Amino acid sequence: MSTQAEFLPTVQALVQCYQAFELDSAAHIRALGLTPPQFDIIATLGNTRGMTATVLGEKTLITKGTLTGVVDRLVARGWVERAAHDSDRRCQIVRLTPSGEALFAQAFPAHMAHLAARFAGVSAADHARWQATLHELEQLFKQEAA
Amino acid sequence: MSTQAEFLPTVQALVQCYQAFELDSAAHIRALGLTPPQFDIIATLGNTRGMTATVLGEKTLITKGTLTGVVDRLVARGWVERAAHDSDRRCQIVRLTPSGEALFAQAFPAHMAHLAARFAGVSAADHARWQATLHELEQLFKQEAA
DNA sequence: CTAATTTAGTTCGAAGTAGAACTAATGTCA
DNA sequence: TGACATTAGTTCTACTTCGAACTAAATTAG
Repeated sequence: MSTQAEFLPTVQALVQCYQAFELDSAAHIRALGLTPPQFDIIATLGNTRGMTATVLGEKTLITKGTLTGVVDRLVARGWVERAAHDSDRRCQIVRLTPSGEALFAQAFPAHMAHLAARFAGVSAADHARWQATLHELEQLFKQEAA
Repeated sequence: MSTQAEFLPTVQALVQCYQAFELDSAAHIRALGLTPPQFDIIATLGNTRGMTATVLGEKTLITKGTLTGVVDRLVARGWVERAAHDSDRRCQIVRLTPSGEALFAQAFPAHMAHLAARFAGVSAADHARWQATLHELEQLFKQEAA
């Protein structure tokens, strides 16, 4: 290691940036009556005919143990239902109920509008630069362990 | 709102980047026998003579309700202790015990080395660029609500 | 076709999380 | 001084989280 951890400010900047986003986004989602993972699932299931729990977990980055509980609560609220898979009896299709579709139609645009306000006036070039930077940084953490 | 949410890829890139970091970092911290918030607190208290719970919460971005429980568990393991404040009886000073100091002296450099390996070969210019970008992005989420 | 392996989901335990309500101590100000 | 507001921490509830152990249903191998 060279002098003093010069990577620390970078790590701190990443954590602070993410937490600022999360704080802002989560507060708005809670105001809609949902938790962030619940919104994530509603948003992922919206405009689809449902998907298996495994696929849903991959898309939302929620591990399967956690997913069971989150989906349970969405089912209890009547927004989501579990259906049998045609050919594989291990699988379940998770999908929105009509009530869930209605929630999606209301909450998803509302949250998009909230985020859009944060990005008002940002140029496409800025977006491209930010995305490139973030992908670059992301790769560092996906290296093989020594 | 213009065409189609052009900010979504930016948000996704941020979330994915942070999650990649968190996954990598948390796995290493757990291998040291700590949870991420526990490590955060040990690292924050290291090389200090302790601080009030409020300050500790501000530095670690852990809310006070959560902090009580995390500190409880660190106290139970003998790494941290609560001491009375000199002049304000509402406050408590949270600080490392000798056992906690020993843990800090071992775990903190170990985790720094883990992170340093991820950033091996990164130039100072890259760090500067990343930090600037992240701070720029962070500001977007700290705007006043309309 | 059985035996071993893999895959899908659930269950369990320990922990962290936010937010709200609460207690105790301190500060303000009229 | 006494009412009011603020601040520090704890407690409570509901929820999320991971990882590991577990059950059931495919799939693969021999």
